[in-house]
Amino acid sequence: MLSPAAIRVSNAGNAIKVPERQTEAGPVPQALSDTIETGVQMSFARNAEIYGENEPADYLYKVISGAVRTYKVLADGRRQIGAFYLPGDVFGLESGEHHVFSAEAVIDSKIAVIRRSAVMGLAARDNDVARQLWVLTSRELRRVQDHIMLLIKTAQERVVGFLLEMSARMPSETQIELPMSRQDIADYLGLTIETVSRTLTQLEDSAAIELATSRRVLLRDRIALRRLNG
Amino acid sequence: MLSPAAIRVSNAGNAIKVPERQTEAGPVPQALSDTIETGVQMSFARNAEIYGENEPADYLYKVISGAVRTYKVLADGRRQIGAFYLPGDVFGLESGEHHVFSAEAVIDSKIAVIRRSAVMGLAARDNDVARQLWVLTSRELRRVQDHIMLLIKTAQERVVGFLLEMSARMPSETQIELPMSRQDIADYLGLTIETVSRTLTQLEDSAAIELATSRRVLLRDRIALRRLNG
DNA sequence: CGTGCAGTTGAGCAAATTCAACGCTTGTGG
DNA sequence: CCACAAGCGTTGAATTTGCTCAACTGCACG
Repeated sequence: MLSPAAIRVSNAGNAIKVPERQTEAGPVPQALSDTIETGVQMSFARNAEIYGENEPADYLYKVISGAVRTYKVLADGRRQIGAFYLPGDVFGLESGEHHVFSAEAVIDSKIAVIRRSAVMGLAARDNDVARQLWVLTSRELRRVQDHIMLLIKTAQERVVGFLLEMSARMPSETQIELPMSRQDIADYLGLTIETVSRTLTQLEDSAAIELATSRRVLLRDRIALRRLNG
Repeated sequence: MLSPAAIRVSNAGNAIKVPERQTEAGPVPQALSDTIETGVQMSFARNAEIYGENEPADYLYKVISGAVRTYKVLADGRRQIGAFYLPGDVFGLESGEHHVFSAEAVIDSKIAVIRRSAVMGLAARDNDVARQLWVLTSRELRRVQDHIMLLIKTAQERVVGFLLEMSARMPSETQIELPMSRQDIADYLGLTIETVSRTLTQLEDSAAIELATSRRVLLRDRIALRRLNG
């Protein structure tokens, strides 16, 4: 049973209207990720919807700055966050023609956007692009599998796992700057905000972490954290 | 906290040694899945290991008959089953060079095997194969995402979700022949065998299903099941 | 200086786990 | 052919974990 987190703003009406832009021949960039970056950039305000579940998956996205969450809401309001994407991450890759998850900006964000058809067209001609498309999808698969391994653990292990995961994705060795709320974390971990909060203070009491502010976490004892990670 | 299900046989020593076989030119089959089927077939006894975690991912597999589970065991013995593969399903596709999960035969099974390098070589020359490789990976991604949505639900919803999922993959409309044990189901759903068992009898008591035998389930009231699915 | 949102903390409760016992089926050796 | 052990599944009772409901704090913003 999860948190009925349906009551939250979603500055919709920010529909995507990216000007058509032909991807020219020229020298093929080695990284598809870089190709996306050459696309149009858009700004999204905190909590603005980037795309919705079941919408046609016409674009690929790359976070330039800010943070993005993808999520799905069940009939009764329970929300599951599928992933957080940080600067440099590519998202929006999905199997079929339509998105399975919705995507929102966690905080004000700049996102590079590229037409899927452009990439696909490129992939059809260029084998290397096709391979990278596949590699990106595989990486996503791997990430989701890791997420599953998180979800079967105890509350403490989930929170610790989340902190270690975020830490690995952040520049600083010991400091984590969380762009997301406790509700976001809870919905990512399949817990309630209360349990997340309690677990964090408990970790602080045991000197494993320090909560500089509620959004800034200092990892004080990585050894202990790794031990608590299950 | 999950079941310490580490104590289970694993008829190893069934190392894969597939004879090299050049994939000839000829007309390109439209389905990669069919291509795999043209490969060498191997038999695996119940509980035999097909590949292990961290082994090089040199092959692609397709279930001809039987059933396969992929899984990962945590340090303390908790096991999470990532997926069940039934006849017709392709598995073994992974991002990197090494498997992230282990794979075992749930029951005696026949598996078609093909060298990954052969497929990749084919993909390098043939765009269509590359695309299908990507489609298969995307489909797997989708499946894992659905699995996550299962794992955040209540015990009853998970069990019902599992039954509906299996039902959709089986020939019969109303009857499910389960190849796997309660332990397997529990480890797939992130529950204990006791909870799975109790939930099934509870579903039977409410006339939603009927347990012909412990491995044969009859779906008596799909409407009720869909309602209980969350 | 209030109002509102995010986060924390506490008390009681519900769901699922743990521990334990038992029944049924299957296979095996005497 | 029977007896018995082993594996699988079910059921019961006690316990634990995380959730629900509720109150309260701190902080940002008007």
